[in-house]
Amino acid sequence: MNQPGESLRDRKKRRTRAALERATVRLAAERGYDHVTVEEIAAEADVSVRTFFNYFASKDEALIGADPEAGPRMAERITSAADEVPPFEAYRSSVLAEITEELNNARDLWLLRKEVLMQRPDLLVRAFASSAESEQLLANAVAARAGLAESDLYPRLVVAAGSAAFRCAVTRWADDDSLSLGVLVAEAFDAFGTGLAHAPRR
Amino acid sequence: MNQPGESLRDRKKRRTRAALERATVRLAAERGYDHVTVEEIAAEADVSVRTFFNYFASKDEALIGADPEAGPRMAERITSAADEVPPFEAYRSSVLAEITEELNNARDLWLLRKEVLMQRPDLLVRAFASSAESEQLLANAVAARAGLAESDLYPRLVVAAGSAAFRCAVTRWADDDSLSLGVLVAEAFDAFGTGLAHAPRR
DNA sequence: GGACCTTTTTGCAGTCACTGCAAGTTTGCA
DNA sequence: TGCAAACTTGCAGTGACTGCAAAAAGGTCC
Repeated sequence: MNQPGESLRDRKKRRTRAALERATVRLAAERGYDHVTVEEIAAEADVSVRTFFNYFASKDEALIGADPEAGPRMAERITSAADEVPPFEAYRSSVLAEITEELNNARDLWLLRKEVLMQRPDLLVRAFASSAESEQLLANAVAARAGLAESDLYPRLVVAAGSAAFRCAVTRWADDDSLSLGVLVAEAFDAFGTGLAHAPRR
Repeated sequence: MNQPGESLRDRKKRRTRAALERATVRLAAERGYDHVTVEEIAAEADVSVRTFFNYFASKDEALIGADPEAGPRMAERITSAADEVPPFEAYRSSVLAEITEELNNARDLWLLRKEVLMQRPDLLVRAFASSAESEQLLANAVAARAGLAESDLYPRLVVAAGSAAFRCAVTRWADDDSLSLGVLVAEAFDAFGTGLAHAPRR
């Protein structure tokens, strides 16, 4: 008896994951990332500590709430873009799509994360460590589209630029949120696209 | 009675640090990063575990052997470059100088690190987390040179591009070391300089 | 060489993230 | 209802990392 979309089990899992993510972000914003133990987070979300680690490989991961399906989803978008779209543009728009969707669904969480990341910018860098695997996936998709070998430097650079764009946009946004995060990410992407050799004039 | 350069104490410290770094890299290459405990590393270097943590904030840091003075040194090089050098170029050459020097002094260590990083690419990403502080320093130097506010996006992007260039070059080099690491880093920098919008043809 | 101060090393006790394993519980399905 | 697969949980254990206070050097002055 299975709705094509979601079984009871699936719904419960999604809710538990979301609860853990929320609890992590909320508590970390409230009293500082390392004054919160996984034990407290689990209690807040009403599950055991062991269950926390069934959902997230680390406390860091829970703070960022990296969606395990985001990687594959973006890779899919890249490979299925229209033929005439150049590889960088395909990558760029697949990342932007993912991010705007994320921001629409969880803007409140990002506002809290901002508080945490302002205190501990290194956490944002660490967050990307866990996505090293997805990066490989995306790089391969970009390589295929560009007609380059998977070992080529270019696809790696494109993907790394994406991480960097997001990372810089977030830190900039944490400093001063007069511009929306989405806009900042787009701007960062453009800069990587056209090259950093010439500094902008303001 | 102090040679202007180095006292006995200073020499001992440098030697201990180097021994810990070497021990970490050697053992990790030999039997896998997480089959080596800090206890074993400390024993190999003939110091106590507590002393290990007086030198390095984490096992990760010891593996990469991040020089705490590298950040300031590069920042200094950036600000003291000739006036007509554009900011990106100043940054680029200060990073390349640092890297080539490092590679000349410790080529053997990098060959061992390669082994470790091939198994665990995420360690390279994590390594940059600890340098979040230096990044700020460098970004400010670039901002000053570009005549931009410290809050501007551009300097952050330049610095992040540097990390990304290094990171991609290392992973590429680990896959296939027919090109030297120094050359790969330079190539990656160039790509960021001229922009990623157009994929290269090979 | 010895007294005295500063820096470094060390041991120890403690916290906490994270893991494997072996039940126990819940859900999906016939 | 009954069985199998998927989840949750507790438990015991490992190992990274920290603060503290005492021991060991190193540096300096006489």
